[in-house]
Amino acid sequence: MRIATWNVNSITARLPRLLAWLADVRPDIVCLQETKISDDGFPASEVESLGYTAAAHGDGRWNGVAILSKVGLDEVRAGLPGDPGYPTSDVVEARAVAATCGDVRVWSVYVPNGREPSHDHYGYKLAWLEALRNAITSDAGIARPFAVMGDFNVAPTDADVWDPAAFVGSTHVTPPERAALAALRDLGLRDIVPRPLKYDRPFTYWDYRAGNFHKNLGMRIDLVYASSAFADAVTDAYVDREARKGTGASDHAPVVLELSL
DNA sequence: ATGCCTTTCCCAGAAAGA
Repeated sequence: MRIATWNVNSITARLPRLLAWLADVRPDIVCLQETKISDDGFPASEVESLGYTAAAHGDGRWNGVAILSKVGLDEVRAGLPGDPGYPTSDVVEARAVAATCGDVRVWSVYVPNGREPSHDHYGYKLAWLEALRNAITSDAGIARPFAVMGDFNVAPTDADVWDPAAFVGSTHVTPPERAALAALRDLGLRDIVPRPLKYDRPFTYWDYRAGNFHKNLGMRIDLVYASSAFADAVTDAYVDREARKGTGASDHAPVVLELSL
């Protein structure tokens, strides 16, 4: 079983590359983030031509998540119970979708950015992560190996950013954000750290600007948080940096997992 | 990156991203 997660930064802009990547890598399950498309605009027939069924949960212009599966797509849940919403509780964004795909259950999540620690988006980010933790607890009744994966917008440690000094005063590295990840691990979830295909650290995101990808000035913010049964089945995990190369790439690279269940 | 790209809205430039 091959499972991947990828922030595509617009499924419309990325569709040619996404389809070529799916045909090449042939994952059984793919969690997508930042699809940036409404559900009725989702390219379901295009992914179906490669053998995938899709569970899409989108807003339109911003956010948007999806799960593609070749091995079944059941018990789909879109959103989080108790989602805090932004900027007010009645404006709930499309940032989470879960589905049972054959022998596993997966969540595709796009955690709010936070913008700046002083911004109210930062409080929203922490509240959203708390809602995610509660949702995982209530969803664990669907008794299968499971993993929550996607763009967490948090670098778990200082080693997960190219230069900690460059992030002083920024989001993605603050103790409360890292504590929110620790609270997920306290549920028994394990951070599946992939191997890099080049250089020494498994970065998954590089800013488009200033040649950051070329210089490997990246961050590891696309994460896989797996239950013990899921984590025990993982035989390999890597960051597919090839997908970040060239023109027309997302600013995130996919994380690909191999499982033996 | 105090925005050195990219994407969306839709045709001009603002908003958002991390």
